[in-house]
This record gives sequence, C-alpha cells and structure tokens, in this order.
Amino acid sequence: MATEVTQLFIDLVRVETRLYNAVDARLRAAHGLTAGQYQLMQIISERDTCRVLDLVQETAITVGAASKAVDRLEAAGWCRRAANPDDRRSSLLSLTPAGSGLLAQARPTFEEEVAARVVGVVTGPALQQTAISLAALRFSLERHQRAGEA
Amino acid sequence: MATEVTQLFIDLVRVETRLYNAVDARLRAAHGLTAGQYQLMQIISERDTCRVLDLVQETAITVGAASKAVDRLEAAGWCRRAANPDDRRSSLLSLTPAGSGLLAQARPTFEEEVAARVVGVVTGPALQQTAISLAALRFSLERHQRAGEA
DNA sequence: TATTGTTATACTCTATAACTATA
DNA sequence: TATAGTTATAGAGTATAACAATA
Repeated sequence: MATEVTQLFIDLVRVETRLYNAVDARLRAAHGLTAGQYQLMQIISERDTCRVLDLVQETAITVGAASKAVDRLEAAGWCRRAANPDDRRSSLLSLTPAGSGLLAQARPTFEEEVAARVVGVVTGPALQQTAISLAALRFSLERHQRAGEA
Repeated sequence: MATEVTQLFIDLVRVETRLYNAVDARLRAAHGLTAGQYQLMQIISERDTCRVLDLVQETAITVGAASKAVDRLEAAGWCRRAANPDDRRSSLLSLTPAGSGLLAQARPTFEEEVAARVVGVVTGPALQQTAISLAALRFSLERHQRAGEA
C-alpha cells in the first residue's frame, strides 16, 4: 500500500512541476504575468473580500512571500490595498481595472494551455474521476491545515 | 471543458503543495533531510548510473540548481562524484554508505506520511484510477519535454 | 495577549548566461 | 560546434523571527 501511494506522490509532483512550468512559460510570453501572479489575481477577483492572510491560506505560501507578492502586484498597477473598515490591522485587496483586464485576457491562455496538455491524454471519465479525487484530497488536506496541524 | 480542466489544475497544485510541505516537514524533523534531497537520493539510488543531467531530466529542475544540490549532498557526506570513464565531461553520482543508510531510514517515514494524508480520503478504486491517470499525464508531459518542447 | 501584517536575514530555487573541459 | 557541468547574477520563494498596529 505504502509503495503504491509513494509512486502516486512522485507522479503527482512530476506532473505538477511540468504543467506549472508550461503554464508559467505561456503566461509570461503572452501576458508578462507569472503563473503565481495569475493565481493570486484569480483569488482576489473571485473573493468578495480578500486580505493578505486569505491568500496565504488559499495558496499555502508564507505571509512574508504573500506580502511581497502583493507589493509587486501593486507596483505593476494590477492590485490595490484599501483600508479595511472592519479591522484596521489589515487591508482589503482588489484588482485595478488594468488588473481585471489583464486577468480577463490571460484566462483563456491559461485554460488553453492546461487543456492542451491534459485533454486526450486520459479518457474523459478517467479525467473526471481524477478531478473528483484531487478535489477530495484538497479538501481533506485543507481541513487538516485549518485544524492547526501546520 | 476548459474550465473543468482548470479546476483540476488548481486542485492539483494545491494538493501537491500541501502534501509536499507535509512530507518535507516530516523528513526534516525525523532525519534532517529535505523532501528535495530525499527525491534526488532516491533517484541516484535506483538508477544504474546517474549524472547531474539525469537528475535535471527526471525532476525538471535547472542544471545550476542540480549542480549545487549535489554539492550539498556531497558536503553532507551522502553522495560522491566519481570520474565517468565513458565521458570525462561528466561525473557519475552514487550514494555513500551513510547516504544509503539515511535513505533506508527515511523511506518508511516518507511512505507513512504520504499514506497518512491520502489513504482513506478517497476509496481504493478511485485512488487507483487517479494513480493511473497521473502516470499517463506524467508520461505524456515527459515525452513532450524530450521532444524539445521546453 | 493574540492577530495581521511588514520587514529583515539567510538559504534554496528560478532564469539567464558566461565559461571550461570534453565529445 | 555541441554537450556536460560549474559558476555567477538578480529575482522570488522558503523558514524564522523581530516588530508595529490593532483586536
């Protein structure tokens, strides 16, 4: 059992690395945006409100890295920090019009690149089953994290 | 289609990040070894011969990073570079007895941690289907890479 | 006191590229 | 010329921790 799960882990890491690199290269070339920035902007755009700590919890990056990443998004003119009336320790993050526009342009590129690498490699039903399993694993791992397990 | 595949990609990245972090923390605490070092040593141990470029191709890290990582494994006394009689531009990498011993100790820790996070979260058949899909995706992505596609 | 950041240090990775030695 | 590897730079991530402001 343990060895099969180990093989799954190694394949998971290899697939993630290569898919991520492919998407990153494509987004950089087409829109001057890294895959990491794309993900952060996507999270900011889809949440009702978003603080730096929300990015940390969603992506499992460190607070320092998230703070600096937001600095860079702000410097590029894609994101703003606004005062949070409910808690003045934090800021509310939002995309600027330029940021929203860029994200809207980048989204089809992102989706095309992922689809090109994935669709057809495994059958539709197998892909669906994989998607369901990964979603369940994600939920479980995030639950453990929220439970303070690190 | 594209959006479902996008969701799969995001879940894949989140699962990989959290699983990798969990394994890394466990290996560090129990054996003073990072997950990256574990993987490199595992590759060196299972190959008949191993050069720096073989590590690069398997893990999709850069040549510079691989060279420095091997420096660190050597400095820790876990790995050796030996002259390659077939091609004097490269070295043949091998684990020292200390490195082999550490890897043998770390392997059950690694497998336990992965199994603890994965087994029971999805059913056995679903896990098997996921493993098969990931293996197919890995193979496809590596084939594209060997074809020189980046 | 605990939480939400920001900032700093040291280390590892990234991309890129110059460079050496060998094929 | 091309390949294998080392080395260097700058930028971005990691862990860790000190710190300020607020809850």
